[in-house]
Amino acid sequence: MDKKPYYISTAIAYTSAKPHIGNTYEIVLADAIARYKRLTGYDVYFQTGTDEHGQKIQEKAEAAGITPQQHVDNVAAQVKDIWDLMNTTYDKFVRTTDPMHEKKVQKIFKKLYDQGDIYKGSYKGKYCKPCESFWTDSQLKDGCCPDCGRPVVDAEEEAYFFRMSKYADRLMKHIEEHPEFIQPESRKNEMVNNFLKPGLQDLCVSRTSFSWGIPVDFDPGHVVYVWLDALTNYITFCGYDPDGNHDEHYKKFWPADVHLIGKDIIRFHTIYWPIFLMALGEPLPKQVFGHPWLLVGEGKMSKSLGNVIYADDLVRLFGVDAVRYYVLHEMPFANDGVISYELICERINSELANVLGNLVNRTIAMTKKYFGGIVPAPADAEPVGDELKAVALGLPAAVEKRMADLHVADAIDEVFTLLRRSNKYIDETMPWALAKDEAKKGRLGTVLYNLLESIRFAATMLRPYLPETADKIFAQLGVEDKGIESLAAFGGMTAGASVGEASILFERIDIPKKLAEIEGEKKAQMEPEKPAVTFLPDIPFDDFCKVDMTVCKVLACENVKKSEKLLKFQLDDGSGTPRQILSGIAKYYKAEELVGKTVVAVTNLPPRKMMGQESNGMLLSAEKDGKLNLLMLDDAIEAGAKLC
RNA sequence: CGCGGGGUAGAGCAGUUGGUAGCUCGUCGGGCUCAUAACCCGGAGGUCGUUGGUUCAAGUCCAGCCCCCGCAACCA
Repeated sequence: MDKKPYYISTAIAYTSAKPHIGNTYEIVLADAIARYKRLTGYDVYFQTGTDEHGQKIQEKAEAAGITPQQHVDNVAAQVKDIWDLMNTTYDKFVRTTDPMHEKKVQKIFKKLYDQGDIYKGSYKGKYCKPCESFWTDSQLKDGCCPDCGRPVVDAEEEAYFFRMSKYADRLMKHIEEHPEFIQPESRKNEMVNNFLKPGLQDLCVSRTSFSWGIPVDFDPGHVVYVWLDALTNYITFCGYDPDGNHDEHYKKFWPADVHLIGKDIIRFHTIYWPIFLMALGEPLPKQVFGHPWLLVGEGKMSKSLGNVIYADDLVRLFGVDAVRYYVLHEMPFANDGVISYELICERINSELANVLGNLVNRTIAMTKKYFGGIVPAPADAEPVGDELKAVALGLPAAVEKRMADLHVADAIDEVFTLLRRSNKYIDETMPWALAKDEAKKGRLGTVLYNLLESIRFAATMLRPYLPETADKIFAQLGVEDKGIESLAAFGGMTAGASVGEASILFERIDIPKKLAEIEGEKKAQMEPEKPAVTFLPDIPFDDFCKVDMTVCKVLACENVKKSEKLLKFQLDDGSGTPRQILSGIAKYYKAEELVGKTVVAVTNLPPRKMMGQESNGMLLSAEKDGKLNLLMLDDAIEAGAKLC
């Protein structure tokens, strides 16, 4: 009988830098699901890979003095190493620089153009000549180029656009009729209310400002927008053919069952991607799951804050399965999870070492001690054993129920319920007491048999999450993993067979000691890595003189209604008329504490509206590593004084 | 009043159609000794954000308010 197909994908990783544990979480989650589906009889296709085009990558490569191809080759190799290190069983690792993919994307682009979904238009915006970049009004920093700070000019450029609006109603209908399409559900509302209901804008799907992308083959100078390039990976590598001669593989696996992605890219996967597919006449993926993020302490991981945690470091410190366990079990389904070295240690001790490891260890030890390592035959049963058996026999269904809606953490909990029940069973039956009475040998054998068998159940169901540990447990039990079918009845262990050697599955961690070690390592690593301070290109002195910086006294300052970032200042700039400036520093300062301070404003910028209010200039602040300080001068300096 | 999600024990969460408020970790006490100072049992700890309403009965339903998060907007 043909097995049912199941196609799961992760987002392809953007090759700008080495992935951290947050990125790694996604592949591990996908792997657990993929392994589980295989365990339960599906023919799984699990695709992952790297997204390798785009301006950022071109810039990174230039900064490093290598070609973009060299850069992405390096990073893709790093990504793959980490995926492999995490023991993930992807079927295909794709790269968007693959010539096959590039060719198909070009054809897709042409096809969409030919059928009128993509049209050539012009892109109006602000252009920065030295940077050769287009910016929208909202991207500008005080009316100037956000990259170099130089003035921009109005300009118009040819670009290709995709008619999103044409498909908006169909997409809306699809989302309404398929409530499971966007998960978790709260994300669905965000997409519908923020994008679909207000009306979709046509999407610009080509770029001319950089070259590291897939060229539009019928219009040199244009490259395909990275998202059109990246999203189509799900079909191009699966065997989709723009000309219609799809591979058997594609016919079998598309549409995908789940696209597993981070919550930050839900919009692309639940709006643009389905619409591209509609335009191509292909079915939509069955589900897009936007998983939450792993946070370090309160905030996101970021290099500048120095709080990045990498998977390879964790694996070195704790082992693969401990890391897999942590990310799979500690992540809530819809909310962001927290990771720290201390939390990992605590979990390892209280669950992996105490509940799981110790149970296996004590059971094997008793089998050795009381039966010379031979699996005893079950004999005298008692009701207490029936309860244990019931939990074991119910395990596959319990796990399935959780996995059906991707509640992986809860699925793992089900396995641990059996492990806890087993530990309790030992206390209830007191094998060491039975061992003292030769007449109770039969009863003792039953107890140990039930324990060994329960552990076999647990290990079988644990394999998708902790594959290496499952192997170790089976080795200690001295049997082969016969898969989920072998859990239909309680009694799979063969009496008379020998168990393997007992060994510690997870070493208990001396937490303060371990944390001290980690702290020491971190310090050693931090020293040589000085945070890079970058400088803009030199400018002529005349340009500097054009900036009019005036000393001002803060007359009044208040929060702008409904804005979390803006403060509204009334300033004495020496002219006699108060000057109003808005500044996005509300997060860092309270309005009242700034009144009376002496500050510096750039006073010759064009007026600019923010949240409906006019701002006439810009207050100078200094920023580093997420910390911001408003420039405040000696109060002896008079309002109206110029900086020179 | 832009849209949505949420506020339940020290922490993290579950609570189905309204009917005795639960789980994991931590903490305290007890038990046991096969085991990795582990395992098992028990206790303490909650006016379920707040105010009002419906009801014999509200964590659960309704209304107002406060706070947190996400999206959007906006931001040196």
